[in-house]
Amino acid sequence: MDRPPDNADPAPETLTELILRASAQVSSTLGIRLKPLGVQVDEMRVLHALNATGSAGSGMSMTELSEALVIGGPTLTRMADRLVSENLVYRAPDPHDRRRVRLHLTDTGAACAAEAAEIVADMQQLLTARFAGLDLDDLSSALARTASPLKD
Amino acid sequence: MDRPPDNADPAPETLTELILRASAQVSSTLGIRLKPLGVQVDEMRVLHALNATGSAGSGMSMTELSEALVIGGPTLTRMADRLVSENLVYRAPDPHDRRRVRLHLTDTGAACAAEAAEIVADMQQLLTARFAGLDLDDLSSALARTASPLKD
DNA sequence: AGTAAAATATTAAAAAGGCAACGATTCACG
DNA sequence: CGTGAATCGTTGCCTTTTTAATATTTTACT
Repeated sequence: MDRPPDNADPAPETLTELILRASAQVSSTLGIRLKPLGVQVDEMRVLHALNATGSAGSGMSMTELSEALVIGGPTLTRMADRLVSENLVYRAPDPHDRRRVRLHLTDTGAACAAEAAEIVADMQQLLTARFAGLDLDDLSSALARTASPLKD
Repeated sequence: MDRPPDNADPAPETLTELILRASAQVSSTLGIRLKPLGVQVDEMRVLHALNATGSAGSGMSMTELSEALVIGGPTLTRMADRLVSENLVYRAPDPHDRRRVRLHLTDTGAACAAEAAEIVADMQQLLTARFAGLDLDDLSSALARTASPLKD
């Protein structure tokens, strides 16, 4: 009797809304799982970025981190303050530019990053299941494109 | 001479990182564009959700909004306070459950939602370009799956 | 019916984030 | 060289979010 089917999507959501919603869910779930480690999601992201430069790496400057992770400068400064006070990270002057500060992992920080990586790996499994049917390489590069400045 | 190619991805990023990064970028860009309207991204999401229920709709309860948008309860309460003070939204008691409060759009709020929708539509174009090559329906449903509780 | 448990929304206090402005350094180029 | 503009990181101040606790209403069970 002219009743629309139960599973009709009333209004197909925009990609914007879907991305924001999915991200909030990922962040929330991840936050809960990282809690025992004593780090929050964005802090974990900083540790991961620093870890990715390799143990012999020369760290990353604040601006590099800010752009790579899409986190505001002042926010990053305060986050670095926290991580330093927890001895997960230390600041070192850039030898080539005295304006710059480079962030490095401490051994404790590297250990923490490793533990966090396991939790992220679990999440990866969970996510790949949700994205079953899509080409993960295509998806990844599309997300990476979306992560670069969209316009102003 | 055994030098890796210049464009080799040093460490393939996790989906977690890619989603968080893409979302931050979307949120940042959208925030700038919504600024002239005087609403922030999550506020716009609330207006959009309320608008989607239709002008004859009975609004949405705080819990419904909280779950649908993946926004914390207290955060939503304060956000509603702001939106009420800006006359974009009003609170009404749920006729069937006196614990519940239902949020409704005012006419001003509906107008604001409509303006915001145009900005989101622009973003949609921008995003679909980035996701060229992927099946948008598949992508959308995968993101929607990711947006529902992941575990715990 | 009566009572313990769960659900709903809010509040207060603490933590985190964002904007504007600042000091320091480097760059561009006349 | 020297000077103005741009870059880099930080800080102060205010807004927003989060966490824990609370009051109220409903549900479930005996």
